[in-house]
Amino acid sequence: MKYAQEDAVEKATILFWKKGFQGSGMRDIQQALDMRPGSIYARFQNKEGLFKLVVEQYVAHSKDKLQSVADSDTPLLSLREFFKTALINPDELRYMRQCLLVKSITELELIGDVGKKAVLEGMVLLNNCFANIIEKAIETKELQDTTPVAFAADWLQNQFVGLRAFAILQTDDSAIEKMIDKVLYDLTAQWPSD
Amino acid sequence: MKYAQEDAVEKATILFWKKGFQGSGMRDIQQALDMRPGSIYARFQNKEGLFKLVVEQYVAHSKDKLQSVADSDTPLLSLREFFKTALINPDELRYMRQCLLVKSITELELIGDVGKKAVLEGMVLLNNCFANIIEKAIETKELQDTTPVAFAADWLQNQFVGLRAFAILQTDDSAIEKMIDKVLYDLTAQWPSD
DNA sequence: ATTTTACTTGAACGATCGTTCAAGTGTGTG
DNA sequence: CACACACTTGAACGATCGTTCAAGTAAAAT
Repeated sequence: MKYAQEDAVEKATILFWKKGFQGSGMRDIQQALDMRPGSIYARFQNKEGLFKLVVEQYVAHSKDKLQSVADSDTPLLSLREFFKTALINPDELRYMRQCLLVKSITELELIGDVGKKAVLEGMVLLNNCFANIIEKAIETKELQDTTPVAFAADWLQNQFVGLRAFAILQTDDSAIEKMIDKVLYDLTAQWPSD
Repeated sequence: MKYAQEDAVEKATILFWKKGFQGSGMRDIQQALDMRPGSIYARFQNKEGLFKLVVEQYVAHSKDKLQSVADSDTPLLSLREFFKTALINPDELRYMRQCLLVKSITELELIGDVGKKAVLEGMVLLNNCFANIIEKAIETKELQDTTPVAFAADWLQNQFVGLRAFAILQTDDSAIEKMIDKVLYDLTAQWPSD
């Protein structure tokens, strides 16, 4: 039964990712999960409860991917690959270019407290993952040890947000690659002092 | 009568900015504009027609501000000020930190063709404004003349998107200022060659 | 003075929203 | 064999959605 639950959450993820929280109606959800309303409410409490699980699973998945970047021998090279696979994908998966968390932030006012909390905590958690990558890159000498870790983590997360918004509108994949190169260049460059 | 129309569009802008297209119900709109449904439909055709006007007015306003940055004697210094005023504002105007266009892009699938077109054309138009600023900054020698104008314009627009997402979640204004400094530093830095 | 025009009102439309619930199904436990 | 339990179904709930429309008002055009 647990497998069926994860599978259902995965299907819901695709829907929320494409249409957002508000844009995904219970009838869309019923169709996507092939479940009747009673079953959904018995399992997930309500729409927001399902959304919370979706966000948590999304964050956990993202965390794993960022962690394996940090665990690489050359984290910065892995980071470039991570960016590429996240931002350049076939047309039918284009919706994935947008970050589910960032998309949710734009409609945060319309989501209840439970969902809101999951989204914000997810952002913090992924921020930590970015910080881990930077720390590891300093260890491997890919980054100068003067790099301000916390600030660079915020910055990197930002860059990812900007890149995803760019990639959503972009038809030319090579432009995205160039943009990724610029990010990685600026990451190794100088940082403003306090 | 024209004044009343602009005033109404302005009030609708605040609503759409805060709640998004989908999140703003016709009853919210009726209340915000202090107009009855019949009047709204007589004037604006429908919800999407009003949204289109909102987007167009927003873009025109943004264009003016970016143009005056480009017209400055020191466009890069003006750009920094523009970023600051756009991203750092009192709490009751916090909703403005998000870009209305970017927010709309996240729900583009749910907006009709008319509104979608207005949003996408707005993005292109503002992109041109960013390009103008960069060209002007090259003229004033604030930027190297090797700076790739079109690419840097895309990049700058991206940075703005990322910054706005950052600023929305940020409580510490000085962190935002530091982030702006980093953007302006990277703008003057080296660009990846083709 | 009369018609036209632009705009206004507010009740009401059908559709869709998130949610509830009585009733049923199948599996595991005592 | 009976009972509990987790899960299922689908009709139906009241609320809200975007929109329509007949009727009214005020000012401009004829």
